[in-house]
This record gives sequence, structure tokens and C-alpha cells, in this order.
Amino acid sequence: MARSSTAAKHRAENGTARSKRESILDAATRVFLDCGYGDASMDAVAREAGVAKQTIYSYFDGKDALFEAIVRDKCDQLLEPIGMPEARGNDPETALARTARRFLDVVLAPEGMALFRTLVAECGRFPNLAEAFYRSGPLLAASNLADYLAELDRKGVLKVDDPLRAARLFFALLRGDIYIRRLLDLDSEPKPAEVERAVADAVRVFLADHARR
Amino acid sequence: MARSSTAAKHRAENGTARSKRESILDAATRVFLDCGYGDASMDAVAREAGVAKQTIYSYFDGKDALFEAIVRDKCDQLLEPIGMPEARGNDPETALARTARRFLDVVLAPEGMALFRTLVAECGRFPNLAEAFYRSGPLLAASNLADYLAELDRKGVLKVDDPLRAARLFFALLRGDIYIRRLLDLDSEPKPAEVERAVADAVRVFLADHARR
DNA sequence: AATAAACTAGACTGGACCGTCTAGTCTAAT
DNA sequence: ATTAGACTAGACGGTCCAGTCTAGTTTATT
Repeated sequence: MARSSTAAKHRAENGTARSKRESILDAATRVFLDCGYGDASMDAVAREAGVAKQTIYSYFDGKDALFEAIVRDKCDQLLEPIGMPEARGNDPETALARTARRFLDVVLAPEGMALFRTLVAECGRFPNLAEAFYRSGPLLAASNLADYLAELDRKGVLKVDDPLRAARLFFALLRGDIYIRRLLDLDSEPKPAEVERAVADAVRVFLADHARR
Repeated sequence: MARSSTAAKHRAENGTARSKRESILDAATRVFLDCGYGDASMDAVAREAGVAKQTIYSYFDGKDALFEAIVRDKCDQLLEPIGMPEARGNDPETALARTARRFLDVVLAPEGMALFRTLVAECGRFPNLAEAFYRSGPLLAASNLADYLAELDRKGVLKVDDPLRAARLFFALLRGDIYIRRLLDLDSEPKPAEVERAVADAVRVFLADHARR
């Protein structure tokens, strides 16, 4: 039974091997999101994972590959909730507020910010990662909201000429000023009351703009 | 006449010395904003500036100090137009649109994005720079707009309960989705028509929200 | 028990880079 | 012409790090 790579063997193994790979990923996530790609050292990852450096190289091709792996991982894991389409049953106000809350909870949280900051810093070196993040995060969220908005327009509840455009505008409204401040690390994670206020503002402004008269 | 530092002597000199300092700053700006702090090398700056490495160290204390200098420089130079208060004479629509255009022209331009990206990447290492940028950029712009909005409220033209909050919301609206895409380097500088559309959208939504009825 | 693969600890190579130093050149003022 | 300070080119020490290698240990399978 010919095996091309050592990693393939690992993948065929049972628990121990998989948990080793995962503890490497976990440690790498902490180190990379904490220090950034440049200042993260493979020795630090090995130390943090409680693993010999060689072991990392038996699971991953190198620093770049490890970085890509942890970023794609975190994207999938972190952005999953904001990729879910909103329940259609409620009135627009409630649905929008729910979507908005879910969005802000993810993107303003320390992990969400760290991921985004890292991607902004490394988008020159890893353009494909930036693209993947955008698609599975902001774009997916906007697409789902756009579908819902299109439905509301068909039903005559709201007037939405360009649903995708409107959805993007809604999220822009939602990020508000605090997103910039969080990006620059000038504010810590907002308290629920602040989030609630941002949500209310965005929903109010958005509905005012798309009200049927 | 006691001189404490070599830099002090330079400053007292005529043209040649000043232009040397400036060519170092220019080169450092290009290199730092292009590569980021970590990947920028002092050798690269020297080469780019057409200057011996030692000369850099006679004008600046080290890599950190040089970085701080070029960032503060670029902040002052770049953000100056968006720090100017808007002319009060026009109708709100025109004034808002003008403010919006000036803002987007600066922040979406390659230099503006490069500066912001660099600050986001290095806000952990240089928190004071991030703060300085925020104050002389987004905060100043919002404050100026807030003053104008307060005036419009007093005159009864618009209804603006919390002018600073409203101003921040306006700029958030303005950045829109493209700001995220530009941050991740997924889009190039927008064409004037796209800017114009973003401006129109933001102004319309904002005015709808603050209309007197 | 024997054997092969996974793993560990740590040494090592090669390269990048910051900041310093040296030796020599250029410029300008006395 | 002399002299002092600015400047240049390049070498150099020290540090850090990615990735490799070695030698020995653990683990699991037969």
C-alpha cells in the first residue's frame, strides 16, 4: 500500500494522531492570531502545542501552509453563524435585529477582530486567504440578507430595488464607528448594551430608507 | 554653543541637509507602507533613499523612531483635507456630499489604505500611533461634521439629537462594503462614478433618517 | 519479543537583518 | 591649505528564525 506523504498516514490513524494534529492547529491559531504571521515563530508554536518542532513539519509543509490551515479553519468555525440565513417567519424589524446581533457578536469579538486584523496585515502575502474570508464572511452574510430582502420586496413589505446593495449597506451601517476603533485596538469588546444600541440604530435607519409609502 | 544631538545640528543646516532628511522620509514611507514594518529593512530604506545606512541613524534613533516619524508625517499630510470643516453656506445635501467626497477620495486612495492597513497591522506594537491616526482622521472628521449638524439642528433644517453619533454613522454609511474590500486588497481604487454612487447613497439614507417631518 | 513508525529534544545550517564600526571621501568654512 | 563635520560603502557582531538532521525514546502492531 503505497503512501505518498507522511501526513496521509497520520490522517488514517486513530485518536492520538488526530488530537496531535489538532493541538498543533490550536496552538498555531493562538500564536498566529496573537503575534501576527511575521512575529510568530515555529518554535513558539511547538512550545505552545507541547510538541517537537519536527512533528509540526510532519503534519504541515511549512509555516505558510500552517498559517493557511489555521486561517481557513478559523474562517469556517467563526463565520459559520453569520453565514446562516435568517428565519423568515418574523416581522422585518425582528429579523433584521437578529441578523445584526449575530453579525456583531462575531465580528466584534476578540477572535473575530484578531482574524480580520491578521488578514488585513497579510493580504499582500496571502491574497487567496483574504478572498476566502470575504466570501465566507461578509459576502455570504450579505447574500443571505439580500435573499430575505428580495422576498420582503416581492411581498410588498419593504421597497428594495437592489437587495444585495441594500444588504451591504445595512452591514456597513452596523459596523459603524466602533469597527474602526476595534480594528485599531482602541476599544475593547463592546458591552451588550452598546451592541444593542448599534443594532437599533442600524435597523431604524435601514427601515426608514426602505419603507413603503 | 553646546549641541546635544547630531540631529539638532542637521536641523540647523540649510537646504542640503533638510532635503537629505526628507529623501530618507520619502523612501522610508514607500518602503514601510509597501512592505509593512516587519518586512521593511533599513538597508532597503537606505538603498531607496540613495543614502548610506549610517546617515539614517544620524537622523533617526532607529527603526521604531523612523517608522513613527513617517507615520505621523503621513497622517498629517494625508488627513489634512478631511480635517477641514465643511463650508456652512450650502444646503445640507451639497455640504454632506462635498464632505463625503473629500473623505472617500482620501481614505479609499492607495496611500490612505496603505497607511490604515499598516496601522491595523502594527497597532499592537505602536498603540499611540493608532490613537494619533484615529484622532486626526476619523474622529476629527466626525467632530467637524457634528458641529455642522448641530448647527443644522439649531436652525431647524434637520433633526439631529446626537450630532457626533450621527456624524459617525454617516461616515460608516459612507465607507460601506467597499472599505472592507479595499482593506483586504480585493478591489483597486474605485472609479469616480462608484464614489459618486456611494456618496449619493449615504447622503440619501442619512437625510431620510434626520428629516424634519 | 521484535519491528517499524511516530515522536522528542536539541543541535545545526543558512540566511536575514538591526545597529555599529571603520576607513576613506566630499564639502564648506576659516 | 587646513580642518571639522557630513557622508559613503561596506564589513561585522549579534540575534533571531525556518527548516533540516541526528540520536534516542515511545507506541502500537504483529
